[in-house]
Amino acid sequence: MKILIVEDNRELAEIMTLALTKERFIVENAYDYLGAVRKIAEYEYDCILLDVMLPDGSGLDLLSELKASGKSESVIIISARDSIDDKVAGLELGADDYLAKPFHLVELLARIRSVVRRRQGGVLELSAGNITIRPDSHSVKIGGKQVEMSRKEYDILHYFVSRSGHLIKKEVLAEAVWGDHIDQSDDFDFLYAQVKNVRRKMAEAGADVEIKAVYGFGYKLTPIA
Amino acid sequence: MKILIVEDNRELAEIMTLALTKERFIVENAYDYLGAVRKIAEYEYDCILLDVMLPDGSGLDLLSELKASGKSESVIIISARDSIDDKVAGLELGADDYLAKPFHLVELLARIRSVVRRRQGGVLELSAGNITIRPDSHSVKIGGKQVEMSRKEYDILHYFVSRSGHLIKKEVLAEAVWGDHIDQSDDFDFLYAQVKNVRRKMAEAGADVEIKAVYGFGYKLTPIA
DNA sequence: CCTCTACTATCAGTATCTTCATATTCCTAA
DNA sequence: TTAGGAATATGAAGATACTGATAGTAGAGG
Repeated sequence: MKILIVEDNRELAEIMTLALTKERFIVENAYDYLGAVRKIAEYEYDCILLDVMLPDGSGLDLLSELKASGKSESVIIISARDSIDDKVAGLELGADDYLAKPFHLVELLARIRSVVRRRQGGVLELSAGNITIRPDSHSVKIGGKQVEMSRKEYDILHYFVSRSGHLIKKEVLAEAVWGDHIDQSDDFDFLYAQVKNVRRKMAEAGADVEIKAVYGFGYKLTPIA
Repeated sequence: MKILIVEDNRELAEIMTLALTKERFIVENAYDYLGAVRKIAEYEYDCILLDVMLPDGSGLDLLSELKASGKSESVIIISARDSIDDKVAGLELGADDYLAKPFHLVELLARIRSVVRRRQGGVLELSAGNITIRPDSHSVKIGGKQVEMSRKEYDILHYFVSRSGHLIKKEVLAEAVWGDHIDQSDDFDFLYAQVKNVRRKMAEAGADVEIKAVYGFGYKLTPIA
């Protein structure tokens, strides 16, 4: 779950980052309008926390730009004052929720979870190439045919498909699938073994995408050459 | 019921540990400031017995750190001298009770029981995701709908929800739910069977959190991907 | 005391996961 | 271009976890 925090107050941004990281979200930061635009163009996020007042522009402008460009990211507007205007404007522009400063971290977490859940609920299935995943039933279809996957295999494939085409670091994948209890031993045998199984099943079922290794970083799901 | 004893006097710590263990509490020990910080960061306790004088720092500092970080553990301050200063400082920092050395074990037990009772009484309901538990009526709601749970199922779910997101070792869960019944046979079939039932009921009721297995350790309650 | 019922424990069979040893691939420096 | 080391891949084996069926147990009610 990847989240972009657009907030110029560094201290607050750091606190939020810490809290969200602890909850196992993947967090990135932007500190101004321009930085946010760059980040959004380059990566894909599940949720964007957007401060209204930025040093070089308004978060609301960024929001309307975002929505105009057809991006599907969920957005939670954060405003310094409990301004009805900001709230109304934000929600009209397509924001998913609104939060007034100061707020409790617990409240923030709850909003994010709610937004993300709503968003996922809307999506019946994920796909990449001829692979289709239904998160609700934990089922996988490749080329129209049902493929049985173990728990870990499913988690891994789900992660890849939901980030199809993006570079995925080993550490991040491990964290997402196994959780934060993995120690810092640089031994990823457990990951290799599972990735191998996923690849085998994908190949057997005739998938038209593959998990490519990126030496020194991790993996990437790409169409077969 | 898990208790952390922070006490550098090994002999005293051992006596307390014995007494509390006999009373069926789960007891862990830390012998200095640093060790306590580590323990507290890693695990969650229902009650912490905190000596003021530690070889590498003051228990009062540890207390304020604890409270500042929003931890919910109950704390009973233990001081070598019957110092009014320590008592006042401790209680002001948010300690739940104060006990001067030397003390009777009976007294210690009474204080712990009182603190724990107060603590449980204060919380009307626990929740994680769309699961809500009322400890007073032993009732469980998932997504707003009442779900019937047997005693063991309830105990397990309660334990998970009260420690949502934390890694829960099989041994600890077993100890918490079954008490002294578990022998040292490394057979956890009885636990698996119950966890299976809880999972089934959670899935049937449409919970948005799940009990994930952590190979070689135990479980973890996490939001569904 | 008996019966019924819901709960709990146990067992055996199966699936899954990690680990280890070993192989292969990839990158870099010379 | 090639040697050598690092990173990744593989197969097999043992450990761990899950499942469904079955049997035992306690409690309620007659």
